[in-house]
Amino acid sequence: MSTDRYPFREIEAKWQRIWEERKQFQVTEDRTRPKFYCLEMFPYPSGRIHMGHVRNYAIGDVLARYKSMRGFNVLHPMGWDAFGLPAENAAIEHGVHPAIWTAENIAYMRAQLRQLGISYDWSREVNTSEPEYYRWEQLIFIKMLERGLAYRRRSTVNWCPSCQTVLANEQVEDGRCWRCDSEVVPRDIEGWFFKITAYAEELLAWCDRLPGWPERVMTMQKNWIGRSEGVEFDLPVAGRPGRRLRVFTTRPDTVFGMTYAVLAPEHPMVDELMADERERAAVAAFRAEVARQSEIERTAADRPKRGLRLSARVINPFTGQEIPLFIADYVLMGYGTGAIMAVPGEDQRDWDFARAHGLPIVETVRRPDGWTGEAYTGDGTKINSGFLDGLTVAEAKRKAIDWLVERGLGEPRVNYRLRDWGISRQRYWGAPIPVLYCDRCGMVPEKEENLPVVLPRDVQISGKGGSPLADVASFVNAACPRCGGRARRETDTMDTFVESSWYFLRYCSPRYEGGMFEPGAADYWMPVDQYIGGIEHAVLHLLYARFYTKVLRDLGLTKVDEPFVALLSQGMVIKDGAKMSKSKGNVVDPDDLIRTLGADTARLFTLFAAPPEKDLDWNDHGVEGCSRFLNRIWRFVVGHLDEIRDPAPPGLADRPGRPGVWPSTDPGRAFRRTIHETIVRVTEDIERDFHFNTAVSAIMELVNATYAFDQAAQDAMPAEERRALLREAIEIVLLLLGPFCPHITEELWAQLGHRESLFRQPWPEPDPAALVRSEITVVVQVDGKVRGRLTVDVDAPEEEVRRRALADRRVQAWVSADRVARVVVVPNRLVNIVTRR
RNA sequence: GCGAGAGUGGCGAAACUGGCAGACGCGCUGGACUUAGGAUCCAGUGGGCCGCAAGCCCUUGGGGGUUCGACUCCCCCCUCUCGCACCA
Repeated sequence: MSTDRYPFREIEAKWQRIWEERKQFQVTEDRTRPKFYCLEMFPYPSGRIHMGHVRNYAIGDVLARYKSMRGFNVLHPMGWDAFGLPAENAAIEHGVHPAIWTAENIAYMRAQLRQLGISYDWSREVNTSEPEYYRWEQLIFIKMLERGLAYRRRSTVNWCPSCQTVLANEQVEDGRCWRCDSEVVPRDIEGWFFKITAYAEELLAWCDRLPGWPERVMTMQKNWIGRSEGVEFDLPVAGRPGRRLRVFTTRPDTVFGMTYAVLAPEHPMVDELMADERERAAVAAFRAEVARQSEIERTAADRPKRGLRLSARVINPFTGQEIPLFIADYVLMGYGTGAIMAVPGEDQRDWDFARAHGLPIVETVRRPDGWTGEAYTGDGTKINSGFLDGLTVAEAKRKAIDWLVERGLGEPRVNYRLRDWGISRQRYWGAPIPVLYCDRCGMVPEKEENLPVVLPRDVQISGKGGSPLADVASFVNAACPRCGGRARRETDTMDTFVESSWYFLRYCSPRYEGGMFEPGAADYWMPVDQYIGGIEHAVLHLLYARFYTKVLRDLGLTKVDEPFVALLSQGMVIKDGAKMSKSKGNVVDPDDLIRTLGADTARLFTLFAAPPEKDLDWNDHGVEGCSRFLNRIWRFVVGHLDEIRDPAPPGLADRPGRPGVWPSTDPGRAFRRTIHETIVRVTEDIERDFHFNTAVSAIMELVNATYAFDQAAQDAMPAEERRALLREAIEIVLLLLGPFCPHITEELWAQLGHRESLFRQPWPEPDPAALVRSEITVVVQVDGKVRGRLTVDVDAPEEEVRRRALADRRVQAWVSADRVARVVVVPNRLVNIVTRR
């Protein structure tokens, strides 16, 4: 460990205090300035922040401070996604109430974020577990209920035995719980759903209208929504007039290849088709066998497809032929109609099943490469397909659909993979669902004037089965809002993803009591201009927030169609090749880092080591290097204060970046060009791709150049010129580095004699005069290999550059005049002499 | 299997629309200042031939191609990461 560090501890504490006293980052709607809403995903108050948070918030803070210096009115809020399971688990393990545990964690983490010096408007802090917050989502729930966007039904859900609660499809990863990694089991249960499927089409359509989102995330969302276009039609059951089996297919062109049909084992029609008790028993056994498989076994890669042939047969309406009917585990009740026509020739799953059960395979698309050992799913000419023969796949699809529609046998249909969002959780620490069940009236929503339905404080949390709220008599027993009779409150709480689906709107007017948010404030600030967070929310949170925003729009509450204009998906922080985790023992604690090297160093490293969207490889030596760099700036400025402190040397302009002294010497002009080129580079790096790593390296280069200039300039120019340029260089370094390392730069800015905060300064503009070059180095290649360099006037005539290149001594060693085939001149860049070989 | 992204020194990484590959930082080597240096400053640092230097050759996962010129564009292959995973 090095000694001799700049006093980061004092200056970081000092400026955090001053910024807070000045309320420097508090903002209000100001219609005279363009707004910029910069948002990082708010954290769950788990206890302490980790390096991923540091990175996330450092990235956001660079942008917020930069945009502010650029003249934007920047909203940069922070809050807490405070409901959730860990609080309840802490209650079970340590007997501490979730509310207390959460409040303590928030207090600690808030202090940590303050120590990082992030420019939040803390006056807008939001805590989703407070009734003032969740009451509005209860109100919206009731409005969604009125519109059929919230509904209750019994269904087979994903049940996490460890969390003792239901999970949405989006919360199941690889058959396991997204939070605790336990294996998820199916369970039949009554619960509340949000009708996200009603917005499937719009959510999908907007995926192509959000250019500020990463392609990757949009692809994941599109796949998740999973639109597929096809046709639904009936297969008559043989020998049972009037009985029909409805199937869905995206390949109506292949109907002539249908050699059997399959029902999902749970399909309700199966029971009606039983011939006798023997078959009934066989079906029951098959169903039991399927049910015994876990989700994981069921989705394993090359699992054989199992099925049972039924005695009933169905008729292919196109051919009039009877074909066998099966139940099989590879057909899912939850998609389409839960029944399919099987076309083994053009579908690999059907192919596998047909092979295993000795069923015929018909080729209905001519295969370009002949009969391979698998299904063919490509395009081609229809064969063996009656009136479709000779058509392309697309033409045949259309014609087959027309044929079905004309006869009233089926109709076109779009299906989505997306399912409605199950929001009921059998947990305590969440927002109560504001409905009651009355003995007389049935399900009744709570009256709006009775909101919020406050989560009771006095609850026994055992972690054993069912909703803890069910045991709280004072909560459960209530009067029916409609008839005043005896009623029981809903004891499930809402999925915590509901709270995070609108918190960005609440930030616009966090203390507003007249509604979810104040319309004027939301109209001013929304949408979020830049959202920043981890890729793990690519589908979950980001899809829910998009959906919820559209619901609020349709309720007339907001005007925006989409909540987030642009999204930056930041990479993970890894160390020794693995994600930081306690179990791997590779965790770097932000507290330790802040204590030993300071917040500015911690921030700088997370910004410098990799571009934001890539994973960041933690390296203790690299952190040291960042600390060294800041020390280097500190030493230089403090060491030169006598020369460059205010009052400014005569002739120096007040505004940084404005020419004060015109350098009279070549080294002076060259250095000034370096200064202003750095402004250009840093600005472009921030604007273009948030490539903060290269922005930082450009600033490092300027600091290195300043050190070199300081030495070289001792005797090379008038002292005034040297001092003026040093002052200009340092001011530019501080201004450019400010958003990255706000404390040290603010302190040195003040030490230079400035009264006003660095973060009230405009972002420096490059001086065009300083950027002018008279000469430029041009590379000379022979046959594409660099053989020399030439210093020429900028925009020198091509002919002259060509002549001088050919005349170059080194070049001549490689080429004689008679062998030159061609000379390529790229102005101000290079000359390539191509020889006859 | 399908979809998306990536492969560059000892390491993290640069290289905008094809135009000096390896900026910046780490690490390493040498020097200066020092009682000392794990502080600081200065210099060097892709590999090879070579005592040094000049100079030359090679080098962006592999193989082909387009081009005066390819990390960048096209085709084939390999490896890795992430997402989806029987969605009909």
